[in-house]
Amino acid sequence: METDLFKSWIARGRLKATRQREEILNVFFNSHGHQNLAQIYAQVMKVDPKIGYTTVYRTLKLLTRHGLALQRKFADGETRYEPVSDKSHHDHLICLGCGKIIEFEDKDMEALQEGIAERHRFKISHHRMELYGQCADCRSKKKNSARKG
Amino acid sequence: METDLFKSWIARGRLKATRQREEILNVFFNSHGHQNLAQIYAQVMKVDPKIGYTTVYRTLKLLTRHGLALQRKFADGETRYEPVSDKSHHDHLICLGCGKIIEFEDKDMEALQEGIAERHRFKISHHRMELYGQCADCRSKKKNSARKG
DNA sequence: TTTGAAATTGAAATCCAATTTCATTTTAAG
DNA sequence: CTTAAAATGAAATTGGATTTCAATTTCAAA
Ligand SMILES: [Mn+2]
Ligand SMILES: [Mn+2]
Ligand SMILES: [Zn+2]
Ligand SMILES: [Zn+2]
Repeated sequence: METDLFKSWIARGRLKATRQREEILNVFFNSHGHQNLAQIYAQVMKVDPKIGYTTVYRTLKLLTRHGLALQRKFADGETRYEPVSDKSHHDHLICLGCGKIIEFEDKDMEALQEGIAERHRFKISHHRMELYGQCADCRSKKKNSARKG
Repeated sequence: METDLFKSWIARGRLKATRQREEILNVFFNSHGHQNLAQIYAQVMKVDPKIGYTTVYRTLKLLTRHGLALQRKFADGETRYEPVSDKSHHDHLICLGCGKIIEFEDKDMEALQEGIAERHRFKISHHRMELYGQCADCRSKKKNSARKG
């Protein structure tokens, strides 16, 4: 369990320690990430069916405000959350075939972005970068069905 | 007026030529771009107050389907539309201070994206790339107020 | 330990942009 | 012209996000 994380979050946020918050945090930090609220809520329900959707909603919002969660909105329009761990910033490859989300980081990319911004005398605070297409699995599946068909 | 564009759109889409569609298209292609539906509707109203919001909505959706408009969703969550002209693909710098949207294109960036995708055996169909921060104007304003305060 | 103000919870209500419905009007093919 | 299909627009609906509010819980102070 993420006991330390929970305690430090509660302390730093001057929040009250509740069973609900601890359970939601545990579920969230043990999930795969990139889940929407309904999915997180469903997982929370398994642990404790009495916790309300509203509380999950508010807790994720709090976690986001305090930097422990990131809200992501990819092109499908769904609002997803991912836990923020010690691993650094990353961007995403998103498969339009199977929905798989692959994370990557690329220093050259970030440097290039800074260069572009400078040319426009623009100071970047953050960015969004997503690559949409077909993953390796979906590409080979498509190739096979084309061969058969 | 974009008479030719209108005619070819109607023809290619096997649509019916209506006053509403022509007026909406004209307003849209003479706008600055990156406008939401309410803003486009407001402009259409000035030309012809009888046109319904629903028709503007449906027309923009049609234009999007036919490749004459692009729907953009930046981080503020608003749905915006921009006319697709002959100019090629571009990405955006978005000022968090004043909302200004600057367009840019960068061949190196696109090449780098291809490289990243290849490394993951991923085939890109399109991407989204937005840089958020402060534009030149907002930066100098901030500097001035800091000097005074 | 008891107390009580403030914070939290959760069901229900509200919000609001996106989308659909449907009666009426318009288009364009024949 | 005639007429079926398409388009329009006001109104209704949808669905996720957010707020409300009465009841419950936390926790610091007594
Ligand atoms: Mn991620
Ligand atoms: Mn643009
Ligand atoms: Zn895939
Ligand atoms: Zn600015």
